[in-house]
Amino acid sequence: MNILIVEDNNLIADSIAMALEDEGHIYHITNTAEDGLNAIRENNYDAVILDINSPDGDGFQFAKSLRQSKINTSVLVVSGRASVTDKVVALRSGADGYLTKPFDRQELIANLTAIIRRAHGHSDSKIVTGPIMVDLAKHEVMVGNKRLNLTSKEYHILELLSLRKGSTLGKSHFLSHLYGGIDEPESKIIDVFICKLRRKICALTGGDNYIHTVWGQGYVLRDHASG
Amino acid sequence: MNILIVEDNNLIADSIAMALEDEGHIYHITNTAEDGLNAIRENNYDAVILDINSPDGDGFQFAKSLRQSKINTSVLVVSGRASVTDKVVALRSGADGYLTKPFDRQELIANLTAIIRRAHGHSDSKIVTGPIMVDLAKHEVMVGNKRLNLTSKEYHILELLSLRKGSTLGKSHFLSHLYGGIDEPESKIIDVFICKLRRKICALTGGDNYIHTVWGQGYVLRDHASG
DNA sequence: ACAATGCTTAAGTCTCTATTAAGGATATTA
DNA sequence: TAATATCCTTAATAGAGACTTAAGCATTGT
Repeated sequence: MNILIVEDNNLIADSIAMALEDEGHIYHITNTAEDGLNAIRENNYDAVILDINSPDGDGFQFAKSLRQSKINTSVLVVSGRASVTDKVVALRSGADGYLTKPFDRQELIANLTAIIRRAHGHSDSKIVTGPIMVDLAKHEVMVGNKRLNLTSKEYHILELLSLRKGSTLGKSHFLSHLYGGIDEPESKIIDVFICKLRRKICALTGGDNYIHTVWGQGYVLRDHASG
Repeated sequence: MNILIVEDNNLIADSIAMALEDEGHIYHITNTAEDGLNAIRENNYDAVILDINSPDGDGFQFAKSLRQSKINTSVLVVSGRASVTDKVVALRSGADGYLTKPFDRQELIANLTAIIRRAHGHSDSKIVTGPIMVDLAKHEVMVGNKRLNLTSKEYHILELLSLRKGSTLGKSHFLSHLYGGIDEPESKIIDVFICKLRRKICALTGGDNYIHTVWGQGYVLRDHASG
């Protein structure tokens, strides 16, 4: 996943960044809400982690601006202020989650995972497609009753496909969510990962393939296998 | 769809063009409003994306000129000026949509799809014709409860038929919307695609054909099947 | 019947995708 | 640190699918 961190305190930003990195996410950091808004318009983020103590004023305005622009990127607000009203104001202005400092890594990751999941219309952290079950919380994939051993990149591609199952995702979509424009490899890399994913999945399904190719467009994950 | 981009800044024009390309649209670019007007008179565009900061004067005049010429091509105005009055002026002079820079891809595509849809009198992104449902947002077609597997060109032809269901569309109409005059193949290609479309649809309807031939004129999509 | 238009099939060309292998980068282990 | 294993990336080639053209037959209109 590709995450934007809006945080004026570099120490906190770095600690958040490390937690994200451990999860295999990629991220950008901006120090101000304004830079953050610009970054969002230029990149393809799955979520924004926003510290509402940011210096250049009203962090609450951030989510509002996003929604007014019809941008649906999820926003997780982190704040030192624990009051109920702050929380309500944040959520009313369009935030998807609210976390009070101090928080620990697991708490952050759990909240982040949850809002990304909800943003895609999944109420459960397990997404089932045919015999394939992707557990977003555990980063684990089961096929039937067997566990699928995937590398980080393989998992993330399957995760993206699962979150938007039924929609065709172009290679550039995978690239932006996997690499976020930094040292982005050639788009052919996606073919290679899809190939490896299919092979591993087919080994457990007995040959049924659930990752369909849409010629010239990209790939889709569907509930039924291709013939 | 065939889109005209009127934009003096080539960098912005290219980024818009790339977004359109990803959606399977074709496009032309002109650097001035004047060239744009000429292009519109010569070609068959589904929509115009117009930057009102164009150099040769008043971009607002553009939409007015179009309307005065009784040309109904949809116009999406993009502008750096966010003021409410600018927006009102643009819409009053005949624009169909207004977008403030900077904007992101999703925003642009969503607005563009919406104005094209509205221009054809459809309020929702699904057009139903008999058992055929074309989902403009997902680029997906269902026949009954099964999804139809179409190639890019096949889909676009069915989309054009759906958008103007009940009207007869000539082969040259399809050609101009599919190819926009660039490397345009012979018009017989349309016969071939219609043939393939019918076969795929009939396979799911049990033989009912909803794409009717109007001899010497073109094709129509109707709610009832031909006998 | 004749001419014009449409339908269908088949074949060639082109573009995109699948697969494999090899080298480089990174992490792990001793 | 060196050795080892794992993963990522690139490149090359084979393969599949889509687009286009052309040809022959069928249909429609005069």
